[in-house]
Amino acid sequence: MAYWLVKTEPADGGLLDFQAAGSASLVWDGVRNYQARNFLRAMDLKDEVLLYHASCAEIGVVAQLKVARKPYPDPLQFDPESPYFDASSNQCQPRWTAVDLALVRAFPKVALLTTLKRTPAFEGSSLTRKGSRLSVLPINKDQWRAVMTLAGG
DNA sequence: GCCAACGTTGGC
DNA sequence: GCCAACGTTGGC
Repeated sequence: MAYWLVKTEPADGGLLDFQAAGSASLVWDGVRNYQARNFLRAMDLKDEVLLYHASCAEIGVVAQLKVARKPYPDPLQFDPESPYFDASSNQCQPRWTAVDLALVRAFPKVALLTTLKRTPAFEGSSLTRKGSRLSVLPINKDQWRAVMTLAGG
């Protein structure tokens, strides 16, 4: 079993979107970075996922998610109308990957980035490193526990 | 709005 | 294959 963290802006696949979906899952698509894609491809149904809000007033981890569907080809790469369309991808060997994620629970508190930066478990993590643009990343058990504590979960 | 970080692109 | 230019991410 592995732990992951996925980043988003609150208005685009944020906590409100998951709460609106209820027990239904949301498609986590549009990832167009090879390192992040490789992490997506490594996701499994048993894995645990943290939801992170970026570029907003309260930057940090807001909820726990689960993997509702194993990695599959991101449909948007084949959609010419989509900004995520990739003309150089093809059906036989799709370049980009999506998963479906569903809300497990919103945390009582936001585990703020400012706090995580002072948390030893996150020292050297690409989450807290300045300028990191990685939007899907693995989390170790210590980091998971630290988030649980800070989030009041 | 600014700007640092950094991935990607394209000329050579 | 190098590297400058460019675009995007994301904290502040």
